[in-house]
Amino acid sequence: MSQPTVSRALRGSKSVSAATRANIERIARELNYTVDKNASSLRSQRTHTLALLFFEDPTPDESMINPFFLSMLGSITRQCALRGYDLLISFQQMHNDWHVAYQDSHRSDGIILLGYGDYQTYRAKLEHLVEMDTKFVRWGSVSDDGIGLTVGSDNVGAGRQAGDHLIEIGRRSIAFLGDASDHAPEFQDRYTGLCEAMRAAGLAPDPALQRDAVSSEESGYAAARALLAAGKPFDAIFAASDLIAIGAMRALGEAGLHMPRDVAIIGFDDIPAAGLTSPTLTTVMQDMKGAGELLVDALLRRIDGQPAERRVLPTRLIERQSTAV
Amino acid sequence: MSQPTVSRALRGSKSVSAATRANIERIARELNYTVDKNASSLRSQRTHTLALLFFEDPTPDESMINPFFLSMLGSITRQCALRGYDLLISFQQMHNDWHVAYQDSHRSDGIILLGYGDYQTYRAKLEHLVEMDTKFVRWGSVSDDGIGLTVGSDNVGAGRQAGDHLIEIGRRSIAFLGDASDHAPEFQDRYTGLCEAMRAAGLAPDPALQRDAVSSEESGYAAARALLAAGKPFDAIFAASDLIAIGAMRALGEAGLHMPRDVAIIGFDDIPAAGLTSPTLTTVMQDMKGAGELLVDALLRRIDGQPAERRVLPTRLIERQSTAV
DNA sequence: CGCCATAGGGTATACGTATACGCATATTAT
DNA sequence: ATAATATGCGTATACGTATACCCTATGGCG
Repeated sequence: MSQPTVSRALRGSKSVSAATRANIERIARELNYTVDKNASSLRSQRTHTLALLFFEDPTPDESMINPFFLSMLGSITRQCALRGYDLLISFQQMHNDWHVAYQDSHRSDGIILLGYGDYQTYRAKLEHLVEMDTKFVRWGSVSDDGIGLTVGSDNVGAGRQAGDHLIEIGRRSIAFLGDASDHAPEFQDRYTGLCEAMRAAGLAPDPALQRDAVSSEESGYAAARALLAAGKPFDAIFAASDLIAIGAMRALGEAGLHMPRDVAIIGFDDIPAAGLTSPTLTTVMQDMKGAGELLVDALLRRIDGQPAERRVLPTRLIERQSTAV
Repeated sequence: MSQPTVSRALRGSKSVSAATRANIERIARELNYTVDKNASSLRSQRTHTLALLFFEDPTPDESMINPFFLSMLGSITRQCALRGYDLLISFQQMHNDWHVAYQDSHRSDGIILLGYGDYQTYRAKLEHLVEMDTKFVRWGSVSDDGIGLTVGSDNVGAGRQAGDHLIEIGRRSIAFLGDASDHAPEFQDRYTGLCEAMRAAGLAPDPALQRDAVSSEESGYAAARALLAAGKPFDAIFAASDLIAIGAMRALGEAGLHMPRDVAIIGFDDIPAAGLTSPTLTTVMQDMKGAGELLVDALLRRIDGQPAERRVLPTRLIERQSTAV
């Protein structure tokens, strides 16, 4: 029973007899022996590890993490475990050199990128990754920018869903809170979907009813206040995230407006808090479980040299009191 | 410039001259060269990686993760980064053999254990870890059970804080929702603190006003219903977690009770949703940021063979409407 | 009965780094 | 001035595995 035979047996090579393998496995168990991951990776140049890089624009409290992405973590780790991969995790601020750190040092076979943040500033880094032939997937807008492999929700469809629902309950003047520029492609897509729904119903989207906001309660509050101050009437709000929606609800409440009577409101993400606001918040739920699975699956296909295309996940409208007329 | 010199230079050894080091670093940058982590770990037997093992009792939806621990993730990853360590992550169900998987295969230098769950069932595994001389820290009750190194909130003190506050606003019959058995040492500690506060104020804790509950809204709802059904009067509730508290609030609301007039209520954890309930929920906040830092710090000390003792973190009472008389 | 294919497993080696050791040259003590 | 030390770096080797290659039995086939 030489060392290579043990190596072959434990990795399930077919060139070792069943009897020998059983024997080796028994002895390994007795000795509490496990294969040294470092030696194995060094020799085979495969780490069986994926790196999860989480980046955001710097926040005041640097230890805060967007809860939306955290909720994806469960299915990602689970999927990694099922596929026999470890997960290396790192929460980076955008300015770091995450784009070289992981692949070159042979820590991982591929990278999963999660994060909102200014899309333009990290586009160059993505291109660098492509150049180095680093395997990666990212979560984000699925509209084709040609860089790498993307998995994301059908944001345009989701925007249409939200718009259709608001129109269905009789709303005509629908405001949108969220950055609609190409700095935030996902928010932009949601706005696009809303506009499509409105046009399909014969309504004209009013640019004056769109206000930029990043995904935070404060930003949503500020955006809603600005919208109210502008004086332009509206009877519904589609917020690009639940946090924005919650901030907006606070502003509307302070302004003495009743929801949903005066203003119906829809959020995005279905964070746990959405069921606890008053009124409870109608929102668009993303398939986080499927997201993790598709991300890992797409990345592993890419690592194995199999064809892997963009994947789009459907969303689901969760109707609650904030649109219950 | 031999290979060992490069190795020495890049790791900051003092036995290489400043000029040579600068030169080597420049060339490394030009060539996009980084040290191979696997080879380095293999040779030095140090991975510079910590493993985060997250375990829970199996839940219906296996991809769900306790948001409380997720919020610790930020400061843990950050602290790891600051100390030059990678973080390997794994969410395990209790029944797996996590207690052997990581250390033996040389994936990490040490383990951080997070998780609620039945304490008794994993006690044996902890002892196994100690036997194997595996370096680990865990988050939990700091009451001394002698197994390994623990970092945790001052749960007894927190219970006293909550009790004192409720007594201060004139409550005399304080119920406790949360498992008070030694299956959940942290909840037990919180109950102990509450009882201490009551006794200090000349009140006698009534065992009939304690109801078991695990940390979920459903469980809190059920516990509060049971409490109401028992008919024993009470004017305050201290819930062992915010989720329990939120469930209890739903039960109280359905019973037509007004909070805080009829029943004041305090939760635990200060999850984001606590500020969104109506009434907003008074709660005990744990120092999650400090927690991550202390966990990592304690583990690294242990790995380096330095003395490392148990660490206790203070908590802070966040007063909101649910106790505002 | 001789031939070849095949299964099963051993031998030798390479992966890229860290470290013990040795050897110059430079520096200080005597 | 000579011996004693320190500094800076090269040589040789080991970490534990995976893989290319080789060798031995065994069985099938003519």
